[in-house]
Amino acid sequence: MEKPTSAQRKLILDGKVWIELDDKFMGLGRVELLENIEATGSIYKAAQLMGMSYKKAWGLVQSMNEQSEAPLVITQTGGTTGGGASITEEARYYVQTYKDLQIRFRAFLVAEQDKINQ
Amino acid sequence: MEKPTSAQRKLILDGKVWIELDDKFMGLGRVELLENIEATGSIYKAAQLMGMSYKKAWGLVQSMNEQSEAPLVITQTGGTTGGGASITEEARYYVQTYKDLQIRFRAFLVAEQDKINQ
DNA sequence: AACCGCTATATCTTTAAGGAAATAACGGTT
DNA sequence: AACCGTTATTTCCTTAAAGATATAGCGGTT
Repeated sequence: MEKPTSAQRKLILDGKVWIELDDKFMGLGRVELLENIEATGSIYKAAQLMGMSYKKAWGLVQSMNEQSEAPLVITQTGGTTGGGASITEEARYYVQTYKDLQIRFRAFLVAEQDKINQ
Repeated sequence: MEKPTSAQRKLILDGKVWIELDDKFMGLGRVELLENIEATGSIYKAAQLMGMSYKKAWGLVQSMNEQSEAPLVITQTGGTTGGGASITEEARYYVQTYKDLQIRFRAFLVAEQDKINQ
């Protein structure tokens, strides 16, 4: 099929991938939240870092902990620091698995985009 | 990294890809709508076929015609049949391009899923 | 006991999206 | 001119999602 005139503008490909567990999923947003919780030691600080409301971040954590048999985020309230959060080995496994997937997906998109704009 | 116990449940991968034109995009839904308009000769019948409201289908057509320099759908009002719609060569190009992409994307997901659940 | 910072949660408001329904316009046929 | 089926468009209602705000609880430190 011939490429029509106005399709000669460079086409950009984009997309998303996610891991499904039951009917819910883990995508880039949740993975980045997990990484930021790990980096900051707190849901609160991770949310701030991402420009996300604490409520939304907390909701995502609840959702993730519910959908996985083992919790992904361990929280602690009170104490000198006021509390905090850390992520489990299971969470680290998902983060790494997703990041590997994401890298290959990005490569796939670049290759496909080159094909289309050949 | 070792696979945690509860991650031994089979993980399902899924995702979406789309073609971007300016800030908008053409994804699977729009492509299927174009195909159904071509098949039925009408936005109305295509919407019915897809369980989509005519308003939504019409809005998608408007959006697609605006985002592309050349229109993707040609409509005609009145006449014996009451009117109808057809798709342009440009639309056919996008449909085919996207379908090819979609096939390779599905293959990518299957391959990645096998890796994860090795 | 007061303080601190973070987790936990409820409530209210705003915004976005979608569906339903109604109506006009169109142009060929009768 | 009336009829028909489709396109074109508006209005209203419902629902879902997001954001803002407020408040309680926790447990170490002081």
